[in-house]
Amino acid sequence: MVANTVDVLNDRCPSRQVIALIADKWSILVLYALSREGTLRYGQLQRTVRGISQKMLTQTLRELERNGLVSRMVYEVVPPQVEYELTDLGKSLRRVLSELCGWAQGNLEQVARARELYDLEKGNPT
Amino acid sequence: MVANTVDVLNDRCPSRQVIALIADKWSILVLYALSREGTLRYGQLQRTVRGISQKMLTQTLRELERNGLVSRMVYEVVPPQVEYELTDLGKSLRRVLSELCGWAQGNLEQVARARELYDLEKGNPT
DNA sequence: CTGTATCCGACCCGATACTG
DNA sequence: CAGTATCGGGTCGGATACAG
Repeated sequence: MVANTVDVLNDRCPSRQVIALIADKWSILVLYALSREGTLRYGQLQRTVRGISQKMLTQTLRELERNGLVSRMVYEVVPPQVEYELTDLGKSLRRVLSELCGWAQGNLEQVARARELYDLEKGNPT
Repeated sequence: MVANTVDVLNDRCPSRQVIALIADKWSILVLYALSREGTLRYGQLQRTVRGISQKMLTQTLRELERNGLVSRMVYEVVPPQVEYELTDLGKSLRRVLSELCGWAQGNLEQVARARELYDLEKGNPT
């Protein structure tokens, strides 16, 4: 059989779209927040993911919901209440998420030092 | 002691910059390619990461080099030869990289199905 | 409270042409 | 071969105003 190889390095492979979905700053932070905190309301999410604008939060949540990573539950009350949480599919990403964010937190100093060194050498050498 | 908490969800934490560096489609694919293939020349990289433009490849490599994830070795020959590979810091990302890309490859169908369903329900319901 | 709609500047990114 | 320089359309993303 002619197995059409699944590979993110192949630009015709659908997995590329999945990478594009996850390989996004706001997506990762929103997923990570839901991964850590469990169920969160819209306002809680905005306060948890510091610095995200209303527009980007809504846009990111819609895209994650559309791709099956996040579920959205609307409670018909007043004032409106909407809860977001990871779907089972989204939960299967937890491991990756915590490792990725953990790496970022654990290596921020190494990265900062490398950047300073690079900028010092290649920056304007007056 | 007043430990200034390291947290990617805090927009004032430097780890945010690290997330922004990695949480990028091309960065992840270039890092993954180097992670899988080891040392690669510029042209090899461009053929490996299918669909990346010259501009984005160069730009991505510079940024990764600047932040200490990738090393660049120039051989003074003609025609020019430049080799890229992961630094030790970059290699410590391999685990995350392979898990992330593996997830994308392993769940592309689930994601595709979720998206089709969503678009069917919320799309234009003629 | 949880959104949607619009404006608009900034930046991304591919295409193309050119260089050592 | 391995880039750099430039152009220009497209998209991102914040700010603001408004709605159910």
